[in-house]
Amino acid sequence: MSTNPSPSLAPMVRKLSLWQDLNDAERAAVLALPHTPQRVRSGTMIVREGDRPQHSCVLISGFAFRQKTTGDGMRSISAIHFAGDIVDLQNSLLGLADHSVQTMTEATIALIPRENIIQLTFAHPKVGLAMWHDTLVDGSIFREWIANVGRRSARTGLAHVLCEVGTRLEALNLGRREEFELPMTQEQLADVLGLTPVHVNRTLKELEAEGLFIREQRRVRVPDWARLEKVGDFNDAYLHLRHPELLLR
Amino acid sequence: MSTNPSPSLAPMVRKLSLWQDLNDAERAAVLALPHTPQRVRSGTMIVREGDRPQHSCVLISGFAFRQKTTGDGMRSISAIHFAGDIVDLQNSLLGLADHSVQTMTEATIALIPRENIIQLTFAHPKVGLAMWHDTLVDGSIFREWIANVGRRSARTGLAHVLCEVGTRLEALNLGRREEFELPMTQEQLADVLGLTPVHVNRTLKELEAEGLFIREQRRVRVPDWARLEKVGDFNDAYLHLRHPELLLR
DNA sequence: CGACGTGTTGAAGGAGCTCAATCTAAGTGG
DNA sequence: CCACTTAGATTGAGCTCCTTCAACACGTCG
Repeated sequence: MSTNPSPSLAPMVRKLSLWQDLNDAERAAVLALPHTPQRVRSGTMIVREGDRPQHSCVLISGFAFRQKTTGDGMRSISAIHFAGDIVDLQNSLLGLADHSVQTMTEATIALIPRENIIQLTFAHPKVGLAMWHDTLVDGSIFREWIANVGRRSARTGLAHVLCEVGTRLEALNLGRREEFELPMTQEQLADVLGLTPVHVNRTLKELEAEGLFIREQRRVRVPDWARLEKVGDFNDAYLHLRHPELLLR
Repeated sequence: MSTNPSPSLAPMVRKLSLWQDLNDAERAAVLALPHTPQRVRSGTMIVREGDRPQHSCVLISGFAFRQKTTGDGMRSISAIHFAGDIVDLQNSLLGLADHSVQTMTEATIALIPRENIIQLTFAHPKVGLAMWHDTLVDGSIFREWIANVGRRSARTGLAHVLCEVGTRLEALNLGRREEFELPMTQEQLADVLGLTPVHVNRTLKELEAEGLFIREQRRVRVPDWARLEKVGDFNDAYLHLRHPELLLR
């Protein structure tokens, strides 16, 4: 119970440590969670709306997103996830998946039986608190997105999404906000913002023409972060990355 | 520690019991939380974006909502809450309020020091799990709202909100979905849906003209629930009110 | 009574949509 | 190595929800 042969859950420990200081025993307990790592191709549905998932899923590498489908077949993307993110704690704990999770690149995922997650929260309440905190931050991002979709123009909304992705990737050590990977199609971006791909395309070009960001394949460069932040009405407080006071200790 | 003189937190117990079967000790522990009940008038800001709240807030009676303000002064409402709802577990646990909470009627609230909430999760992990579950359901509703705002027409979105409010009020025993109280102004509804009050007004009248619902003061009557559900593209699964398998036991 | 918050209505304008075509890059099979 | 395919990006033209602006109506409350 002290060491673990496969360190694949290390990204999960890293993510949880953002929210709580974990001691050795707690870290070991997370690493000791039974899990089956798996390589999946781009576009794989990890969980489907309506499923009763018995596992939670940690994204070890790659990109994924959560989506819902409306009655008339439109898609809404409600979250974007990066390596280290604990996707789908929500679906597995709630019992019934109210949304799907899909990879948008080749990815490595680890499935953890939900029973073990629940047991872990009893054995190590502080780990439970960290996971709770993680889902609370997810919730905060959802609220920001409601405002982004409902109350911002296409131009501001797009700039905002770029800012959020850059900031979150930097926080996870997966890039710098001035230059990061963003392997999303314009259609996916449209489903994040509640727009059409056509309008996303035009708006993106407009932002690019103004020098607010530069596209290079599937990478984004931001020459003047402060300016993009301003155009995107972006304030990173809702990401809760700075926590002057941890919940405990 | 066994009984509590003021049973004001009973609504909180009722709400948590939706998510987990609590035993006597656990119920007692919730009721024993130190709290200061308070009567507040309509429009009171319980928490303000940017605050560092030291308390969580349980809504004992009345209606409230959560809101964010964008850079150019527009408002986005991200949640509506009823008697029994535990509002603001999010802000107090995250440390920094990323949104405001405001009453929309006269209301009774109970403030609970966040220290005691955290201690409770250590003393009674199952209560912690129930609170976690509660915030996860909040998150599920946020996701649905992202879809509602981003991918549904004004007409469908409004009908959807009416369905959600009716269903949740009935689940909390605060009315029947065929007839319930909804003390929201059209301006507030507009901020829920990312629309203008003017357009909400026109759309509401359209729905009413089609007999999809009837307004009586601040009450709503739904003559044909199935029809409203259909127009609103409403499926209550995301509210997670039926839980065939509880997390434990 | 006057003031204010809320609801209602009309007319004109615009942000973003629809439809439809074309272009580009990255496979894929032969 | 090239023809063929396909997913995604790009562009144009016309249209439509929804917005903006501006009145006006109604009820409540000091």
